[in-house]
Formats: sequence, C-alpha cells, structure tokens
Amino acid sequence: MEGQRRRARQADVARLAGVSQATVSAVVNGRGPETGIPEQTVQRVLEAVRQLGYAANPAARSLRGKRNRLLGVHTFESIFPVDQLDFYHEFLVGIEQQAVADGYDLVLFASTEDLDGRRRIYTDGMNRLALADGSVLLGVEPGSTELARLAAEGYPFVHIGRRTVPGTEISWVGADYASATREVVGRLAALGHRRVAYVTGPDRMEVFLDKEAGYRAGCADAGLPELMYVTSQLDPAWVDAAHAGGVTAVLAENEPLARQLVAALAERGMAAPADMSVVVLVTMTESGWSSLRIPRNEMGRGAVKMLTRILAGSGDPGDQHHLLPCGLPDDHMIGPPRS
Amino acid sequence: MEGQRRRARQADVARLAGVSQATVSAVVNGRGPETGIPEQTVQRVLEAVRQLGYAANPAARSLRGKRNRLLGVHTFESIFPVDQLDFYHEFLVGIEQQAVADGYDLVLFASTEDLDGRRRIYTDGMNRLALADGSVLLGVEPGSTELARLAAEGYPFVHIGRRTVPGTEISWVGADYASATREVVGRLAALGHRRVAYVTGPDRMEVFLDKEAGYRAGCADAGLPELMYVTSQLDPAWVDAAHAGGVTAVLAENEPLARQLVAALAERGMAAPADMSVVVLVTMTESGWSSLRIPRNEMGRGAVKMLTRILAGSGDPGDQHHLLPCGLPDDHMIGPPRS
DNA sequence: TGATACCTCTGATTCGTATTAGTAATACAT
DNA sequence: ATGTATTACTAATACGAATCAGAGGTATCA
Repeated sequence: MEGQRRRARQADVARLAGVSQATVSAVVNGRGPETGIPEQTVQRVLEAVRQLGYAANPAARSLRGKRNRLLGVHTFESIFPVDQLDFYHEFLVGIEQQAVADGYDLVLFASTEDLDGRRRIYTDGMNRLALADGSVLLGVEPGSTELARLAAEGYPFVHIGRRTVPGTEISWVGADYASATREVVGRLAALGHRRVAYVTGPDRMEVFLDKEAGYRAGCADAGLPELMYVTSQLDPAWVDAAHAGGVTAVLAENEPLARQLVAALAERGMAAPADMSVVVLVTMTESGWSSLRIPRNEMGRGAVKMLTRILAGSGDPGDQHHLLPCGLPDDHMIGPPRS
Repeated sequence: MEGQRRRARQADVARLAGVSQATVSAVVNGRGPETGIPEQTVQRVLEAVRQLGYAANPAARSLRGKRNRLLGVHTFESIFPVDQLDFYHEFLVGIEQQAVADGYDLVLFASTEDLDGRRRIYTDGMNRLALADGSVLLGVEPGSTELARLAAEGYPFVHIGRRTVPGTEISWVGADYASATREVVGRLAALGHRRVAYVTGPDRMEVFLDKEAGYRAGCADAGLPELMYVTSQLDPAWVDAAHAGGVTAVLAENEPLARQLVAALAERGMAAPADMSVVVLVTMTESGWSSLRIPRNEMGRGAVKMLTRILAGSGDPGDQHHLLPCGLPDDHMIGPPRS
C-alpha cells in the first residue's frame, strides 16, 4: 500500500522522537548511559526506531570508520558449485557456526565475478571487501598480487589454507598435511611396505609442497627410498613399472589420480589393497577411499575465530598462523604388502 | 614494511596529478570522454592512480548511491546444517547464481540466532535485515507476525515457498505442488490404480494444503475416491488396513513417512512397486524414490530476480507471486497395480 | 551573588565519492 | 565589440552516521 517508502535514517528517528540526530546516534549505539541521556529519552528514541524500522546504514558506518559486525567470505570461484563436488560446503558450515557464536553476519561476495567466472578482490580498482570488517578468503587462487595488495592496505583477512607470499605477512589457517602424510608413510612402513611411491600432478603450490615434505620426512623416518612421480597420467604401463620396481603402496595427491590408478590396476587384474595399498591425500567427499580427513569444519571455525581476534585488536593482524591436525585414513584400501 | 600508510583517496590522486577531486572521479569512472577531459589529463590521472595504488572506497560509493547492492538471505534455521539433509543448498545455488548475474552481494544473517537455534528477524524490536536493500526469506517458519510486520514496514522481501498471511501482501516464489500432485494421481489412474491413498503428517501449512488440493483434483479428474490419512505412524497394521481397502498406490507427503511405509511393507513380505506404488511428494535428496522434483535452483533464482525487480521499482513491492512447475517423478517405485 | 559543576542535549564537522552547477579561457561568428 | 559555443575544468554539496566542542539550563557551593 505505502509503496516505495524510503529507508529510515537517524534524522527521521530524531524528528519522530523530538531529539537531535546526534542523540539518536548515541542511543542506538548504546552510549546512552555514558552520555548521560535519561532513560525516558532513550525509550522514546527506541520506540521511534521500532516504529520506523530503522537500521543503521552499513555504508555510512564504515565510511565513518566503524564496525558493522559483518564478516566477508570471498571465494575465488562460485561458492555454491553446481556440480556435487562441493568443496566449500564444509568450510562454510564451520564459518557459519563460528559467526553465529560471535554474533557476526556474513557477506558472500558474489558481485565481483568477471566473465570467466573468476572472482577478483579488486574490480574497477575498488576493493569491495572493505564493506565487511574483515574477510575470510577461501579457495585455490594462483595470483598473489591481489593478496599482497590487500595485506599492504592493512585490510584484516584470514586465508583458509596455508599461503605464503614473499615479502608479505598473511594470516592463515591450514591443515597439517605434512605431519599426516608423514604418519601415513610410517603406518605403511609398519605394515611392512618397503617401497612407498608418491604421485602428484604437475601443479606446485604450498599445500602440495607440505605433503611432499611430509612424504620425504616419513621416508627418512622409516629408512625408505623416496619414490616421487610427477604425472597426470597413471596408466597400466605406470603400474607395470611401479610393480617391477617393487612398489607396494602409493600415496596419490588427489582423487582423480587415485581413480586412474585403481582403473589401471584393474586392467592388470589387480586390486587395492590386496595388490597395492592406495592412500589419497585430498578428496572431495572422503567416501570409499583411504584418505586424509581434511578438518574443513574446524578450519572454517578457526579462520573466523582468528579473524575476530584480529578485529578485536589482540595480535598482529598479518602474522597469525594456525595448523590443524588432519584425520588419518581408514583402512579400506590399506593392507600389508603382498608377501 | 611501509607500515600504516593510509589508503589513498581521490583527493590524494588529485593532488599528485594536479587536478581536482571531481576530475579524478570522472576519470576513474570512465566518464572522461563524455565529460570532455583530454586524453593527456586522463593519462596523468591514471598514472597517479597507479602510483598511489588507489582503490575506490565502496562504503563512500554506496553511501552516495543510496543503495549498497546487498541482498539479505534470512533462514529460520542454520543455513548450512550439520547433517547431510541439506535442505537449503540447492536454493542457495540458485540465489547465488542470480546475485552474480545481477551484481549483488549476499548477506547471510547469522547474528540473529537465539539460544534455541531459531533465527528471528527482529531482535530487541529492531530489524537487522534492513541493512540489506532487500531480502530473500527461506525456510519453514510457523509464526507469521514477523512477516506481517516486515511487510507493514514496507521492507522489500521475497519469500521462497508460497506464503499467505491474512491482511498482508507477501511476495513469494513457490513450487506448483498442486498441479504436479494432480498429474501424479492422473498417471497412477492411467496405470490402472483405482484406489490411491494420500498420507500426510499432522502439520498444516500452505504447501501441504496445495498438495492436498492437487490430490483431490486428481481424484476428481479420474473419478477416484479420496482416501486421505493424517498420521505420523505408518505401521504394518496400517498396511494391512490399506491393503484390505484395496489401496494399490500411496502418495506420501514426506520421506520419513515413505520410509516407514516401505519398512512396513517389507515386514509384511511386500515391496514397492510390485505390491504398492509409492510416490513421495517432498524429499531432501531425490535419490531412490519416485518423488516430485522441487525446482529449488529455479526458485532461488526466481526469488532474487523478483527481488531485484522490486528494488528497481517496477511492480508493486508486496504483491508478486510466481509459481514454478515441479518435475514429475521417475518410475522407480511406480508400477501398475498387482492385478 | 557569583562561580562551578553537572545534566541533557545540539550544531557543526568529518569520512570519500558522485554529481550538479558554474567558471575561466579561448575560438568563432556577427 | 559583442554574443555564443566549446573546452577543460573546479567549487560546492549530498549521501548517513559518529563525534567533538560546546550551549543552555539547573543545582550546589563559597
């Protein structure tokens, strides 16, 4: 009926309550007592607020340098993917839980997507993230200039996943792939495996390096040789070669590689874990494989916790790191080596 | 290293380039040609922008623009549920897609959760939603006073799922359960079923009424008797009774009911669809059942589209409705009646 | 009585950007 | 010489909220 009524602002509330805009500001920010505004006036103002449905304009507040109790979530791809490989969901569960606990609302940055479906932090030379008090960054992103710039600006953010950018301090929450991988190698060694291969794709990023380091450490612990293969092509020929080389267990960096491996084994009439133990380091769904459990929920929660701590001003903004333990794999596809 | 260098603003750029702030604004917004600023000056300004790492302040920009390009998403429970019955996910996919398309960011209201895990729109009599330009409301919610108040305030919102509140105009996007249910009854009748039962739980809300109406219409179309059961207890005794009454097909309102039914059938040595066709009207996952396909993605998209249209000022804010067709069930658990 | 303190507010200013109205300088036409 | 157009800008203002420096008024004290 009333149609396009403008959003109420403090001036409207002030008029209705018969006070000045400054008084309204004091009241709605709870500085009533402190500023010596009597209870009666406070109530009058709040009543006007209620009648008009007033809520502070976040843009105006942050322009003035105030907090909005908004945390940003920036992903470098769509948050809610169309396919079922729902990489982000578990992280978001954790993020949401902690945001609820800390009384923050979340801003999902969707407006910054360009035509290729990639999302940038800076679009048209403007940092839309600044609307939120701070942000959680999430996803695999190749370029680091945006991160460096964001850090240089002093914008508070926490990256999910270990991330280093030379010359820049970046806060992150990561999963301790290194220790977990190391332990997995140890477990395989304890089962009697003497040759454990590690297969990874051609991409090189922090997380991959961690696992690689863990693998090397595990081999060193158990006195095993390092057998590292960088490939994206695990065919039956590879299986033959591995078999000939005495390999009885394989750590596969990701699920596609593991799937290729299992297919290749099948083609040679072999199966896991009877003929070959197979451990996947990163899976989307954690079903059916012996895989590390990435503590996604805890990482999401931890990132928000770290961010709110940064916002509260305790701790240096750009130099906090938190490594969470990975769960170790189930035994589906792990067994002792074939004699 | 450089420490707390303040973010550059247009005034800084202007000083460096030897022009006025207004000129900088024109240049960075690409209104250079149109405003008749010569190429040389444009380049000088852009060079200064580069040197200072200037990025527009979104707060100031949206303050000026009176809209902040934020759409709210309010759910009456946690958005990302811990269990895998992820009711909201598909809706959110659609919401996000359309938000991307329309250049909006999303605010997930998480701060308003009370101790029982319920989320209210109004806390302390204040409307937190008002920080977004408009909101999409999502979820099953019993109370309608909050909705009525929101509508009365003239706040722009769209409800996902048909919703009526007496004396209030509410915009919504819904699924056409009525037509789909009617068609399902028709299909069963065409297969030869003469007695199709409809089983629903004790809750009564708009969506349930729709399906009920569809069922009645379908029965009327085919000249079948209406056999409606309101219960939350589908035990073997019920199966016996139904069987004795000649029922050969059952529409179950929800998945738990359907699961009970199948279990009860099994206990009597029967199976679907051989002994009884079973159609579920609302499922969470749509797997394994013959169920209606709720067009969740389309509903999410449609809601955002409707909302942005409302915000653009075309169309009455509070009186838009959009009914989307449901997909009809697969044949997993539908068959001809046992002779 | 005058000074001082307190109470309850208000006016004016600020944040950074977009826009409108307008200015100064030159060119050209009459 | 005067008027009009064009070019290339700038000054001023508005957006909404927060904050600082008071302004009036009353109460208290010396």
